[in-house]
Amino acid sequence: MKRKLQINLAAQSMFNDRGYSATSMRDLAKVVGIEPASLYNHYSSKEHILNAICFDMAEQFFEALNDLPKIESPSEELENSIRSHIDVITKNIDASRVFFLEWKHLNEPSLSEFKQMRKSYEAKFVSIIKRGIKLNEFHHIDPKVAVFTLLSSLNAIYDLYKPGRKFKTEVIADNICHILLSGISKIKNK
Amino acid sequence: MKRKLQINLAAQSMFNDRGYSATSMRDLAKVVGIEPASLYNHYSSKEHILNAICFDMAEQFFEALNDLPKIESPSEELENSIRSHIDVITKNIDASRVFFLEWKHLNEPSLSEFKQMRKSYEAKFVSIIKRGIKLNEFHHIDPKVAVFTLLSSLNAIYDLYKPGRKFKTEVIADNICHILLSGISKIKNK
DNA sequence: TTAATGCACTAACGTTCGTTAGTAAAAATA
DNA sequence: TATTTTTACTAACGAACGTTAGTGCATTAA
Repeated sequence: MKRKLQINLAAQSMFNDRGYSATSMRDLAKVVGIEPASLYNHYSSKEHILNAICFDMAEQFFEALNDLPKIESPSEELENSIRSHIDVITKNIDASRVFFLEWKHLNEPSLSEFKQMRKSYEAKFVSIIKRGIKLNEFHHIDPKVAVFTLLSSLNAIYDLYKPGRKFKTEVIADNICHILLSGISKIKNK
Repeated sequence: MKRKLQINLAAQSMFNDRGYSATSMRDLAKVVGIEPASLYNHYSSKEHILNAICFDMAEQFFEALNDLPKIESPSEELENSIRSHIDVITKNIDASRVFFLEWKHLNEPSLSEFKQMRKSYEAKFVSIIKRGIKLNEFHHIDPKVAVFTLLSSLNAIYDLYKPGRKFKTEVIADNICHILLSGISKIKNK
Protein backbone atom coordinates (compact mmCIF):
# COMPACT_ATOMS: atom_id res chain seq x y z
CA MET A 1 0.00 0.00 0.00
CA LYS A 2 3.02 2.26 0.27
CA ARG A 3 3.43 2.33 -3.50
CA LYS A 4 -0.13 3.39 -4.03
CA LEU A 5 0.35 6.32 -1.69
CA GLN A 6 3.63 7.15 -3.39
CA ILE A 7 1.88 7.27 -6.75
CA ASN A 8 -0.92 9.36 -5.33
CA LEU A 9 1.47 11.91 -3.85
CA ALA A 10 3.55 12.15 -6.98
CA ALA A 11 0.38 12.62 -9.01
CA GLN A 12 -0.80 15.36 -6.67
CA SER A 13 2.39 17.26 -7.22
CA MET A 14 2.55 16.71 -10.97
CA PHE A 15 -1.15 17.33 -11.71
CA ASN A 16 -0.71 20.53 -9.80
CA ASP A 17 2.49 21.68 -11.50
CA ARG A 18 1.71 20.73 -15.09
CA GLY A 19 -1.99 20.04 -15.02
CA TYR A 20 -3.73 16.70 -15.39
CA SER A 21 -3.65 16.54 -19.18
CA ALA A 22 -0.03 17.54 -19.45
CA THR A 23 1.04 14.85 -17.03
CA SER A 24 1.64 11.52 -18.73
CA MET A 25 1.62 8.15 -17.09
CA ARG A 26 5.19 7.74 -18.31
CA ASP A 27 6.27 10.94 -16.53
CA LEU A 28 4.47 9.86 -13.40
CA ALA A 29 6.06 6.43 -13.48
CA LYS A 30 9.51 7.95 -13.88
CA VAL A 31 9.03 10.13 -10.81
CA VAL A 32 7.78 7.18 -8.78
CA GLY A 33 10.66 5.10 -10.08
CA ILE A 34 8.80 2.26 -11.74
CA GLU A 35 7.74 1.31 -15.26
CA PRO A 36 4.59 2.91 -16.69
CA ALA A 37 2.74 -0.39 -16.90
CA SER A 38 3.34 -1.01 -13.21
CA LEU A 39 1.14 1.93 -12.31
CA TYR A 40 -1.82 -0.14 -13.39
CA ASN A 41 -1.22 -2.60 -10.59
CA HIS A 42 -2.29 0.15 -8.22
CA TYR A 43 -4.71 2.32 -10.18
CA SER A 44 -6.79 1.03 -13.02
CA SER A 45 -6.50 4.23 -15.03
CA LYS A 46 -5.10 7.73 -15.03
CA GLU A 47 -8.51 9.13 -14.28
CA HIS A 48 -8.89 6.91 -11.21
CA ILE A 49 -5.88 8.65 -9.72
CA LEU A 50 -7.51 12.03 -10.29
CA ASN A 51 -10.69 10.59 -8.87
CA ALA A 52 -8.97 9.48 -5.69
CA ILE A 53 -7.32 12.86 -5.18
CA CYS A 54 -10.46 14.89 -5.78
CA PHE A 55 -12.83 12.84 -3.67
CA ASP A 56 -10.36 12.45 -0.82
CA MET A 57 -10.11 16.21 -0.64
CA ALA A 58 -13.85 16.67 -0.83
CA GLU A 59 -14.20 14.34 2.10
CA GLN A 60 -11.63 16.24 4.09
CA PHE A 61 -13.31 19.57 3.48
CA PHE A 62 -16.64 18.17 4.53
CA GLU A 63 -15.33 16.44 7.63
CA ALA A 64 -13.50 19.52 8.80
CA LEU A 65 -16.65 21.56 8.46
CA ASN A 66 -18.83 19.00 10.20
CA ASP A 67 -16.42 18.64 13.11
CA LEU A 68 -16.87 22.30 13.96
CA PRO A 69 -18.83 23.11 17.12
CA LYS A 70 -22.26 24.58 16.58
CA ILE A 71 -22.16 28.28 17.27
CA GLU A 72 -24.93 30.84 17.36
CA SER A 73 -23.06 33.85 16.10
CA PRO A 74 -22.80 33.71 12.28
CA SER A 75 -19.69 35.86 12.53
CA GLU A 76 -17.90 33.33 14.64
CA GLU A 77 -19.31 30.42 12.72
CA LEU A 78 -18.07 31.92 9.47
CA GLU A 79 -14.64 32.57 10.91
CA ASN A 80 -14.42 29.01 12.16
CA SER A 81 -15.51 27.71 8.79
CA ILE A 82 -12.97 29.81 6.93
CA ARG A 83 -10.21 28.73 9.27
CA SER A 84 -11.22 25.11 8.92
CA HIS A 85 -11.13 25.48 5.16
CA ILE A 86 -7.72 27.14 5.24
CA ASP A 87 -6.49 24.44 7.56
CA VAL A 88 -7.44 21.68 5.14
CA ILE A 89 -5.77 23.52 2.28
CA THR A 90 -2.50 24.18 4.03
CA LYS A 91 -2.30 20.57 5.13
CA ASN A 92 -2.91 19.36 1.56
CA ILE A 93 -1.45 22.12 -0.52
CA ASP A 94 -0.99 20.15 -3.75
CA ALA A 95 -4.11 18.03 -3.52
CA SER A 96 -6.33 20.97 -2.78
CA ARG A 97 -5.07 22.71 -5.87
CA VAL A 98 -5.91 19.67 -7.95
CA PHE A 99 -9.28 19.60 -6.23
CA PHE A 100 -9.91 23.22 -7.22
CA LEU A 101 -8.54 23.27 -10.73
CA GLU A 102 -8.31 19.82 -12.26
CA TRP A 103 -11.65 18.34 -11.27
CA LYS A 104 -13.08 19.26 -14.66
CA HIS A 105 -11.11 16.41 -16.20
CA LEU A 106 -13.20 13.90 -14.31
CA ASN A 107 -15.59 11.86 -16.44
CA GLU A 108 -19.15 10.95 -15.79
CA PRO A 109 -20.56 9.80 -13.51
CA SER A 110 -17.83 11.03 -11.14
CA LEU A 111 -18.05 14.50 -12.60
CA SER A 112 -21.68 14.99 -11.67
CA GLU A 113 -21.15 13.51 -8.25
CA PHE A 114 -18.23 15.86 -7.69
CA LYS A 115 -20.16 18.92 -8.79
CA GLN A 116 -22.94 17.94 -6.45
CA MET A 117 -20.55 17.76 -3.51
CA ARG A 118 -19.04 21.14 -4.28
CA LYS A 119 -22.47 22.61 -4.51
CA SER A 120 -23.56 21.37 -1.13
CA TYR A 121 -20.28 22.50 0.39
CA GLU A 122 -20.84 25.99 -0.95
CA ALA A 123 -24.42 25.84 0.27
CA LYS A 124 -23.21 25.48 3.83
CA PHE A 125 -21.34 28.77 3.53
CA VAL A 126 -24.22 30.47 1.80
CA SER A 127 -26.57 29.54 4.63
CA ILE A 128 -24.20 30.95 7.24
CA ILE A 129 -24.03 34.22 5.38
CA LYS A 130 -27.78 34.36 4.88
CA ARG A 131 -28.27 33.86 8.58
CA GLY A 132 -25.71 36.56 9.33
CA ILE A 133 -27.53 39.03 7.13
CA LYS A 134 -30.86 38.16 8.71
CA LEU A 135 -29.43 38.62 12.19
CA ASN A 136 -27.93 41.92 11.03
CA GLU A 137 -24.40 40.75 11.74
CA PHE A 138 -23.37 40.94 8.12
CA HIS A 139 -23.63 43.63 5.48
CA HIS A 140 -26.30 43.37 2.86
CA ILE A 141 -24.21 41.58 0.28
CA ASP A 142 -25.27 38.85 -2.09
CA PRO A 143 -24.58 35.59 -0.24
CA LYS A 144 -23.56 33.74 -3.34
CA VAL A 145 -21.15 36.42 -4.47
CA ALA A 146 -19.74 36.50 -0.97
CA VAL A 147 -19.15 32.76 -0.88
CA PHE A 148 -17.54 32.67 -4.29
CA THR A 149 -15.33 35.60 -3.39
CA LEU A 150 -14.44 33.95 -0.16
CA LEU A 151 -13.67 30.51 -1.52
CA SER A 152 -11.70 31.70 -4.51
CA SER A 153 -9.65 34.08 -2.46
CA LEU A 154 -8.55 31.12 -0.44
CA ASN A 155 -6.76 29.89 -3.53
CA ALA A 156 -4.36 32.69 -2.80
CA ILE A 157 -3.00 30.48 -0.12
CA TYR A 158 -1.34 28.33 -2.67
CA ASP A 159 0.64 31.17 -4.23
CA LEU A 160 1.60 32.42 -0.82
CA TYR A 161 2.29 29.17 0.87
CA LYS A 162 3.88 26.91 -1.65
CA PRO A 163 6.53 28.60 -3.76
CA GLY A 164 8.88 30.23 -1.29
CA ARG A 165 7.14 29.18 1.90
CA LYS A 166 7.94 32.62 3.22
CA PHE A 167 4.71 32.85 5.15
CA LYS A 168 3.56 30.97 8.19
CA THR A 169 0.18 29.30 7.95
CA GLU A 170 -1.29 31.22 10.87
CA VAL A 171 -0.21 34.56 9.49
CA ILE A 172 -1.92 33.83 6.20
CA ALA A 173 -5.03 32.53 7.90
CA ASP A 174 -5.25 35.55 10.17
CA ASN A 175 -4.78 37.99 7.33
CA ILE A 176 -7.26 36.39 4.99
CA CYS A 177 -9.84 36.06 7.75
CA HIS A 178 -9.38 39.68 8.57
CA ILE A 179 -9.71 40.86 4.99
CA LEU A 180 -12.80 38.82 4.31
CA LEU A 181 -14.52 39.56 7.58
CA SER A 182 -13.45 43.10 8.33
CA GLY A 183 -12.30 44.24 4.92
CA ILE A 184 -9.14 46.03 3.95
CA SER A 185 -10.18 49.59 4.52
CA LYS A 186 -11.05 51.20 7.82
CA ILE A 187 -12.93 53.90 6.01
CA LYS A 188 -16.62 53.41 5.38
CA ASN A 189 -16.95 52.17 1.84
CA LYS A 190 -19.93 53.10 -0.33
CA MET B 1 -7.53 38.83 -40.65
CA LYS B 2 -11.00 37.67 -39.70
CA ARG B 3 -9.95 34.03 -39.61
CA LYS B 4 -7.12 34.75 -37.25
CA LEU B 5 -9.51 36.42 -34.84
CA GLN B 6 -11.94 33.54 -35.21
CA ILE B 7 -9.21 31.08 -34.29
CA ASN B 8 -8.15 33.22 -31.37
CA LEU B 9 -11.67 33.42 -29.99
CA ALA B 10 -12.33 29.72 -30.39
CA ALA B 11 -9.03 29.00 -28.66
CA GLN B 12 -9.95 31.30 -25.78
CA SER B 13 -13.15 29.41 -25.22
CA MET B 14 -11.63 25.95 -25.61
CA PHE B 15 -8.46 26.58 -23.59
CA ASN B 16 -10.76 27.83 -20.90
CA ASP B 17 -13.21 24.95 -20.98
CA ARG B 18 -10.84 22.02 -21.39
CA GLY B 19 -7.47 23.53 -20.61
CA TYR B 20 -4.60 24.21 -22.99
CA SER B 21 -3.16 20.70 -22.99
CA ALA B 22 -6.49 18.99 -23.44
CA THR B 23 -7.33 21.12 -26.46
CA SER B 24 -5.96 19.65 -29.68
CA MET B 25 -5.32 21.52 -32.87
CA ARG B 26 -7.74 19.12 -34.53
CA ASP B 27 -10.50 20.03 -32.08
CA LEU B 28 -9.79 23.69 -32.54
CA ALA B 29 -9.84 23.38 -36.32
CA LYS B 30 -13.15 21.57 -36.19
CA VAL B 31 -14.74 24.35 -34.15
CA VAL B 32 -13.37 26.99 -36.51
CA GLY B 33 -14.54 24.94 -39.47
CA ILE B 34 -11.27 24.38 -41.30
CA GLU B 35 -8.68 21.64 -41.59
CA PRO B 36 -6.05 21.34 -38.84
CA ALA B 37 -3.20 22.19 -41.19
CA SER B 38 -4.89 25.44 -42.16
CA LEU B 39 -4.46 26.78 -38.66
CA TYR B 40 -0.78 27.11 -39.40
CA ASN B 41 -1.46 29.71 -42.06
CA HIS B 42 -2.49 32.01 -39.18
CA TYR B 43 -0.48 30.90 -36.17
CA SER B 44 2.87 29.19 -36.42
CA SER B 45 2.18 26.89 -33.48
CA LYS B 46 -0.28 26.01 -30.77
CA GLU B 47 1.80 27.80 -28.21
CA HIS B 48 1.75 31.00 -30.27
CA ILE B 49 -2.01 31.09 -29.88
CA LEU B 50 -1.67 30.80 -26.12
CA ASN B 51 1.01 33.45 -26.30
CA ALA B 52 -1.25 35.86 -28.13
CA ILE B 53 -4.11 35.36 -25.67
CA CYS B 54 -1.98 35.76 -22.56
CA PHE B 55 -0.03 38.80 -23.65
CA ASP B 56 -3.06 40.56 -25.08
CA MET B 57 -4.74 40.22 -21.71
CA ALA B 58 -1.65 41.37 -19.83
CA GLU B 59 -1.62 44.46 -21.99
CA GLN B 60 -5.27 45.14 -21.29
CA PHE B 61 -4.85 44.83 -17.54
CA PHE B 62 -1.90 47.20 -17.60
CA GLU B 63 -3.58 49.75 -19.83
CA ALA B 64 -6.72 49.81 -17.74
CA LEU B 65 -4.67 50.44 -14.63
CA ASN B 66 -2.55 53.12 -16.24
CA ASP B 67 -5.56 54.96 -17.61
CA LEU B 68 -6.85 55.51 -14.09
CA PRO B 69 -6.71 59.07 -12.74
CA LYS B 70 -4.13 59.68 -10.04
CA ILE B 71 -5.86 59.88 -6.69
CA GLU B 72 -4.49 60.68 -3.26
CA SER B 73 -6.72 58.49 -1.15
CA PRO B 74 -5.44 54.92 -1.20
CA SER B 75 -8.94 53.75 -0.43
CA GLU B 76 -10.34 55.32 -3.55
CA GLU B 77 -7.33 54.39 -5.62
CA LEU B 78 -7.68 50.77 -4.55
CA GLU B 79 -11.37 50.74 -5.34
CA ASN B 80 -10.71 52.21 -8.76
CA SER B 81 -8.02 49.65 -9.41
CA ILE B 82 -10.23 46.77 -8.35
CA ARG B 83 -13.06 48.02 -10.51
CA SER B 84 -10.74 48.48 -13.46
CA HIS B 85 -9.52 44.95 -12.99
CA ILE B 86 -13.04 43.57 -12.76
CA ASP B 87 -13.97 45.53 -15.83
CA VAL B 88 -11.23 43.97 -17.92
CA ILE B 89 -12.20 40.50 -16.73
CA THR B 90 -15.89 40.85 -17.46
CA LYS B 91 -15.13 42.17 -20.92
CA ASN B 92 -12.82 39.23 -21.64
CA ILE B 93 -14.26 36.48 -19.55
CA ASP B 94 -12.69 33.55 -21.43
CA ALA B 95 -9.36 35.15 -22.20
CA SER B 96 -8.85 36.34 -18.66
CA ARG B 97 -9.37 32.85 -17.40
CA VAL B 98 -6.73 31.57 -19.79
CA PHE B 99 -4.53 34.40 -18.62
CA PHE B 100 -4.94 33.33 -14.99
CA LEU B 101 -4.79 29.58 -15.30
CA GLU B 102 -3.11 28.45 -18.51
CA TRP B 103 -0.12 30.77 -18.64
CA LYS B 104 2.04 28.08 -17.08
CA HIS B 105 2.04 26.24 -20.39
CA LEU B 106 4.00 29.04 -22.01
CA ASN B 107 7.58 28.18 -22.88
CA GLU B 108 10.70 30.20 -22.39
CA PRO B 109 11.43 32.98 -23.03
CA SER B 110 7.77 33.99 -23.03
CA LEU B 111 7.21 32.35 -19.68
CA SER B 112 9.75 34.50 -17.89
CA GLU B 113 8.52 37.61 -19.61
CA PHE B 114 4.99 36.80 -18.58
CA LYS B 115 5.90 36.16 -14.96
CA GLN B 116 7.72 39.46 -14.92
CA MET B 117 4.63 41.30 -16.12
CA ARG B 118 2.40 39.68 -13.55
CA LYS B 119 4.88 40.56 -10.85
CA SER B 120 4.95 44.21 -11.74
CA TYR B 121 1.16 44.28 -12.00
CA GLU B 122 0.86 42.87 -8.51
CA ALA B 123 3.47 45.33 -7.33
CA LYS B 124 1.19 48.20 -8.28
CA PHE B 125 -1.48 46.86 -5.95
CA VAL B 126 1.01 46.15 -3.20
CA SER B 127 2.24 49.73 -3.28
CA ILE B 128 -1.28 51.10 -3.02
CA ILE B 129 -1.92 48.97 0.04
CA LYS B 130 1.40 49.88 1.62
CA ARG B 131 0.55 53.53 1.19
CA GLY B 132 -2.89 52.95 2.67
CA ILE B 133 -1.42 51.34 5.74
CA LYS B 134 1.10 54.13 6.15
CA LEU B 135 -1.63 56.76 5.88
CA ASN B 136 -3.67 54.76 8.39
CA GLU B 137 -6.48 54.23 5.92
CA PHE B 138 -6.02 50.47 5.88
CA HIS B 139 -5.78 47.85 8.57
CA HIS B 140 -2.39 46.45 9.47
CA ILE B 141 -2.53 43.51 7.12
CA ASP B 142 0.29 42.02 5.13
CA PRO B 143 0.22 43.85 1.78
CA LYS B 144 1.23 40.81 -0.20
CA VAL B 145 -1.36 38.58 1.41
CA ALA B 146 -3.94 41.28 0.77
CA VAL B 147 -3.08 41.55 -2.90
CA PHE B 148 -3.10 37.81 -3.46
CA THR B 149 -6.40 37.49 -1.63
CA LEU B 150 -7.79 40.32 -3.66
CA LEU B 151 -6.62 39.16 -7.06
CA SER B 152 -7.57 35.53 -6.58
CA SER B 153 -10.99 36.41 -5.29
CA LEU B 154 -11.59 38.22 -8.53
CA ASN B 155 -11.45 34.84 -10.22
CA ALA B 156 -14.79 34.29 -8.58
CA ILE B 157 -16.19 36.52 -11.24
CA TYR B 158 -15.83 33.80 -13.78
CA ASP B 159 -17.92 31.32 -11.83
CA LEU B 160 -20.54 33.95 -11.17
CA TYR B 161 -20.59 35.63 -14.49
CA LYS B 162 -20.12 32.99 -17.11
CA PRO B 163 -22.20 29.87 -16.53
CA GLY B 164 -25.72 31.13 -15.93
CA ARG B 165 -25.09 34.80 -16.44
CA LYS B 166 -27.55 35.35 -13.62
CA PHE B 167 -25.65 38.32 -12.24
CA LYS B 168 -25.13 41.76 -13.67
CA THR B 169 -21.56 42.95 -13.90
CA GLU B 170 -22.15 45.95 -11.68
CA VAL B 171 -23.76 43.89 -8.95
CA ILE B 172 -20.80 41.58 -8.85
CA ALA B 173 -18.33 44.45 -8.91
CA ASP B 174 -20.14 46.28 -6.12
CA ASN B 175 -20.36 43.20 -3.94
CA ILE B 176 -16.75 42.15 -4.38
CA CYS B 177 -15.52 45.67 -3.82
CA HIS B 178 -17.57 45.85 -0.68
CA ILE B 179 -16.36 42.55 0.70
CA LEU B 180 -12.73 43.28 0.02
CA LEU B 181 -12.81 46.87 1.23
CA SER B 182 -15.33 46.76 4.05
CA GLY B 183 -15.42 43.06 4.80
CA ILE B 184 -18.37 40.78 5.28
CA SER B 185 -19.01 41.31 8.95
CA LYS B 186 -20.14 44.49 10.63
CA ILE B 187 -18.84 43.22 13.93
CA LYS B 188 -15.30 44.06 14.92
CA ASN B 189 -13.17 41.08 14.03
CA LYS B 190 -10.19 40.05 16.16
C1' DT C 1 -3.05 40.78 -67.60
C1' DT C 2 0.39 38.91 -65.14
C1' DA C 3 2.74 38.04 -60.82
C1' DA C 4 2.47 37.52 -56.07
C1' DT C 5 0.33 36.56 -52.04
C1' DG C 6 -3.13 34.44 -48.84
C1' DC C 7 -5.56 30.65 -47.45
C1' DA C 8 -7.59 26.49 -47.93
C1' DC C 9 -6.85 21.57 -49.00
C1' DT C 10 -4.91 16.30 -48.81
C1' DA C 11 -1.56 13.38 -47.08
C1' DA C 12 1.61 12.09 -44.14
C1' DC C 13 5.77 12.37 -40.78
C1' DG C 14 7.53 10.95 -36.34
C1' DT C 15 6.31 11.13 -31.51
C1' DT C 16 3.82 10.42 -27.54
C1' DC C 17 -0.27 8.95 -25.48
C1' DG C 18 -3.16 5.60 -22.22
C1' DT C 19 -3.41 1.10 -21.83
C1' DT C 20 -3.10 -4.22 -22.28
C1' DA C 21 -0.97 -8.88 -22.56
C1' DG C 22 2.00 -11.95 -20.81
C1' DT C 23 5.62 -13.26 -17.58
C1' DA C 24 8.50 -13.77 -13.56
C1' DA C 25 9.92 -12.85 -8.99
C1' DA C 26 8.82 -11.66 -4.43
C1' DA C 27 5.63 -11.39 -0.52
C1' DA C 28 1.78 -12.85 1.97
C1' DT C 29 -1.19 -16.55 3.28
C1' DA C 30 -2.45 -21.35 4.15
C1' DT D 1 6.26 -25.85 2.76
C1' DA D 2 2.93 -25.06 -0.81
C1' DT D 3 -0.10 -21.80 -2.81
C1' DT D 4 -2.01 -17.71 -3.79
C1' DT D 5 -1.58 -12.80 -4.33
C1' DT D 6 0.93 -8.75 -5.18
C1' DT D 7 3.92 -6.17 -7.81
C1' DA D 8 7.27 -5.46 -10.93
C1' DC D 9 8.94 -6.16 -15.67
C1' DT D 10 9.28 -6.19 -21.27
C1' DA D 11 6.88 -5.49 -25.34
C1' DA D 12 3.60 -3.75 -27.90
C1' DC D 13 -1.27 -2.11 -29.41
C1' DG D 14 -3.98 1.49 -31.75
C1' DA D 15 -5.13 6.11 -31.33
C1' DA D 16 -4.22 10.83 -31.04
C1' DC D 17 -0.87 14.36 -30.96
C1' DG D 18 1.64 18.81 -33.14
C1' DT D 19 3.37 19.77 -37.25
C1' DT D 20 5.25 19.80 -42.23
C1' DA D 21 5.25 19.23 -47.27
C1' DG D 22 3.25 20.02 -51.31
C1' DT D 23 -0.67 21.63 -54.16
C1' DG D 24 -4.27 24.55 -56.12
C1' DC D 25 -7.58 28.10 -56.06
C1' DA D 26 -8.96 32.81 -55.04
C1' DT D 27 -7.92 37.36 -54.08
C1' DT D 28 -4.87 41.29 -54.32
C1' DA D 29 -0.97 44.18 -56.33
C1' DA D 30 1.88 45.45 -60.20
